[in-house]
Amino acid sequence: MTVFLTNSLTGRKEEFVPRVPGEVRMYNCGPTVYNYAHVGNLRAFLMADVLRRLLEARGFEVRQVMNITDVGHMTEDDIRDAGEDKMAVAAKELGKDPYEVAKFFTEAFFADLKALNFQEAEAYPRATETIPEMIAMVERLVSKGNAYVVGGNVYFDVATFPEYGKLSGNTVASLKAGARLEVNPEKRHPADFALWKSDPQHIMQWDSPWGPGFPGWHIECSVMAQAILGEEIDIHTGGEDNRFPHHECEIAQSEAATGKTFARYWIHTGYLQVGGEKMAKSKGNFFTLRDLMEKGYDPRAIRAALISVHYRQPMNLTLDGIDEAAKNLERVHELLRKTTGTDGLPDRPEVAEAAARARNDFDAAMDDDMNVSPARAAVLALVSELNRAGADLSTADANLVRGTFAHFDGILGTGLMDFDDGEDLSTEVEALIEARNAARKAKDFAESDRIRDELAGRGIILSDGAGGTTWKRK
RNA sequence: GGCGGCGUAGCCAAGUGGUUAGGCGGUGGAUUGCAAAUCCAUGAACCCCGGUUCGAAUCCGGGCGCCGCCUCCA
Repeated sequence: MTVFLTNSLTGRKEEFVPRVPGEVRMYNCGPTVYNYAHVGNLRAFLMADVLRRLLEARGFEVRQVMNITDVGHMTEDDIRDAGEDKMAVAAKELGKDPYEVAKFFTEAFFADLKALNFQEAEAYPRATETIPEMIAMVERLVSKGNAYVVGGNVYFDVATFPEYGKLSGNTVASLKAGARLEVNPEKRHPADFALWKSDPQHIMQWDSPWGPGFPGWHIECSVMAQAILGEEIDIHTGGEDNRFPHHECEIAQSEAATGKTFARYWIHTGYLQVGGEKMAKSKGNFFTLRDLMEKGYDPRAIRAALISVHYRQPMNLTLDGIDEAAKNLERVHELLRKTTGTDGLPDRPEVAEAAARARNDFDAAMDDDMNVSPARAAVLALVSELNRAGADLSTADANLVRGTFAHFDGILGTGLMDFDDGEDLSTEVEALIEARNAARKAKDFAESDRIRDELAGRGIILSDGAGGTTWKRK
């Protein structure tokens, strides 16, 4: 099976072939930890998680690295205004130093990853722990003539890298035509970008050959990726807003420094809107994972909703969308609860056929640039077919069915197998169910409904089926 | 102004030249003490205008609308 991915570098869907056979080196542009990650951030990270799961399911060994940006960044505007960056603002608001702020939000981020059932990456490098390597790379660029020093600042000279623009289409010429770049008299060209900056007002400072300062905002990713994965990586991911200038600049500085192709596949996730609008705190549609969980949404459903739209498409997340995902998840759980299998029943060829067909359809869709929509349709088609087939499956067929859903879940990670099979019912609840069934037999429906409501209040949902009363936790 | 993306039924969302994907919701039915779950049935569609074609949601041209990036941002 071959995985095809849409490569932003070429704009085409391409067969994925890692440089080293069987081994994938993947770098994900991670969060800036001056605040909680919001659902838009998480969508992009989820794309990377699904990709990693897919590649592993296809037999690749995946070396995944996600950076943690714990250096606040300063823009040129900030320099003019007051020289204050977001990390500094957050630090001031919380009355803490920036390292404590970063630590706090890094931990919150890891909690989010856990709640959303992320696979753990090989490494989560911190920008603040990679400063010497960054300085070394800047020195290398200066000595090769790709960067120049002005005062305490170092800039990358885009004129020395003719391929600038190959990722975003923003070539030096088209940027000039656009004529919206600010003119900084220190720079030789407006598109030149900072590799190292000095600013006495910046809270985080390190010594360097050019005096005290801090790294430019593109250099971190190049350095952290190369420090762990080497100079040539296979896949680099991020949100589409990172495509330019961030990733364009990463390519320029990395390839100018090494003379090698930095990353061969660039994968970008589309922008997430909420309720049809850009997320903004002022609009009240700015959601973090914990906001949604506090509203009672199941993180598995949130994950399912966030990956339900093709990753390259813009996506509009709605609360209805999460409800829909929750409902579909529940359909799978409902089916699997009754798919227990009975010894002695004959195997049914149509069950094996349905499972095989669903698996093929699912895999084909996911291999096609992670096309989740048909993949999800394959999952739900299998649910429908099995519901139609009835519950009297042989033990072997039941195991086959469960194995098929486990395969889906291994790639989607939405908790398909994470259902309550009703084994640990307390004797008290059991007694109430018995009492209710007695009342039903006596046609005392007022009493039976009272008991059902009482259990519902404790989060236990009863269902009366042909084979007796079953229950599940809400 | 430059670079890029999107417009499919009440909602979400595949498809991308000819055979009504799928889901959520709605409606009718089966089942049920009533529900739930499940099954069966069912309506509704391709932003607009031209063009190519036997045939276009799908290709081409022109509009309109929405969104992202060009300042940190997934």
